[in-house]
Amino acid sequence: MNSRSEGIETGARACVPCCNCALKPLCLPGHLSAQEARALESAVERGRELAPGGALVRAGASMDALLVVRSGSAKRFTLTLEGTEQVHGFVLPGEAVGLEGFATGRYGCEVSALEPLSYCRLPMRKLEQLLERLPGLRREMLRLLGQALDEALRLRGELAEADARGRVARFLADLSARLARRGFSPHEFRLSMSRADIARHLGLTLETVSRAFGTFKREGWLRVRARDISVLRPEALAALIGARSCG
Amino acid sequence: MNSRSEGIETGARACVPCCNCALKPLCLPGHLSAQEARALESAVERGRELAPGGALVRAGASMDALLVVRSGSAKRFTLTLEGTEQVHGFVLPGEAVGLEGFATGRYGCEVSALEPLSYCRLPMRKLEQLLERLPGLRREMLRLLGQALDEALRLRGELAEADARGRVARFLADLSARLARRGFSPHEFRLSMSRADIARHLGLTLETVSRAFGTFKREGWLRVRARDISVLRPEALAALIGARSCG
DNA sequence: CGTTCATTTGAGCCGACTCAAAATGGGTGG
DNA sequence: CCACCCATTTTGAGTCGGCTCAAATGAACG
Repeated sequence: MNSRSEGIETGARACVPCCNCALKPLCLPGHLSAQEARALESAVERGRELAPGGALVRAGASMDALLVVRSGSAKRFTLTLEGTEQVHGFVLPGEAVGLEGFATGRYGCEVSALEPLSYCRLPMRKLEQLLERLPGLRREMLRLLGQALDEALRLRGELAEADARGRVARFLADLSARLARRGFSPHEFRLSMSRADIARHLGLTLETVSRAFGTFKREGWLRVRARDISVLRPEALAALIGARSCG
Repeated sequence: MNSRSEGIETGARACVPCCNCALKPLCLPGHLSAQEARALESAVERGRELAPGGALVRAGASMDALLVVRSGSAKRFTLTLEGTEQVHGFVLPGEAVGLEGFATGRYGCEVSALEPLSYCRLPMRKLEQLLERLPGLRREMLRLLGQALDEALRLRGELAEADARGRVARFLADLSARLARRGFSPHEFRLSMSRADIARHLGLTLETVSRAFGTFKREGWLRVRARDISVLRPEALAALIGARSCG
């Protein structure tokens, strides 16, 4: 698997059906029975594409479908009144997008592609029909939302507790783990987002993020060349994170 | 309505049925048809009580029911490895508890009462049965989770952007608005949580929180006597919040 | 090879933290 | 009712991490 890219090389662009999709265990059909997965599959529009910078969803737009990224990566953010971006996180293949839209029926965040991106689309109307007759999908949707909530809480906790290096370490460790789950190398990867994006995500300035990378490099924990990252000592990063919440 | 207490005086202790409950519009039956609400009501165990400090749910415990606070208030938190509390937020009447448990089937946070508290309980088994036949409840559950997610994202963004006073101002404004929605005065209320709890929630120290209160008092925006708060100039607090995310 | 943008590095400053002590308030028992 | 005790909150002084402003370096693309 290509270690320099992040999600582009999954071969998913070629409209693989859900049952053969490499992301299946990470995606909605992951915990469904074969029969339920088939029903879901027939309702999903696959193989949609987007150029870098393109908007997957726009804040305030009506939530007319559930979207899942298939390859590539994206940035979730909202625009503040000052016009700056508040970066909520980054989306990897197999992850759903815009779930906060269930609150009001309108998306709460912008999501835009950081790389050439492909995604699947499940219209809300069909989702509701499927929920009517697929108990597994009902459970899966609750699980998905619960997971998103759990993750958001965890991130919030991290911001409240960790210092700059701790946040960056956690960001890297988290990304590494998520890439690993998708079959990419957890040790060598290329960041698809800028330092500024990382900074806005972590509540830091881009200079501080850069300095944290510099420290990790100097300590021999990381090799950094622009956006290419090699994790040499994951334990060292993990040790820095500390303050892990239990449960 | 008693302005000195926060949720104690709703009269909800007396096991009011959902259809007459003052919290109905804030609670699960809020958007259901009368028929659906009746079906839900028959599955809900009402009028359970808890003493201050008592645990509503424990992190790691199996999520066997959906709980909604009916009167009183609670604190959501996780314990870090160092033994400190990471405070995720505070629960007011009409708010559900432990939704992040849907992720794994086990609760992710501790929730403990800050005051004498009463709550309602909907066993998971019954919830699943109801979801099978109540489309409105399906939508409502997704809405509930979406809302919790949206709120968590918003809070995370705030931590990343705002300084100490901005965070405290936002905390007060948020609490004030939530109390108002429950029929309490948004201008006069008594905090059920300590400065330390607020601080851990906002990623600050208790001294810094206290100083923020001091500043607001000195500016004439607030009257503060221990935990009794009078909001004299809500606009001033709102102005301090700034950086509001749109959407 | 030059332009442009992203990233790194440096110097100085400010806000929030730490440590420490005083004050306030609530609750208890005499 | 008052005196006392305890926990909580407020206030003060000094330090440090991360921010701001600014310049240099490096990478990507035509």
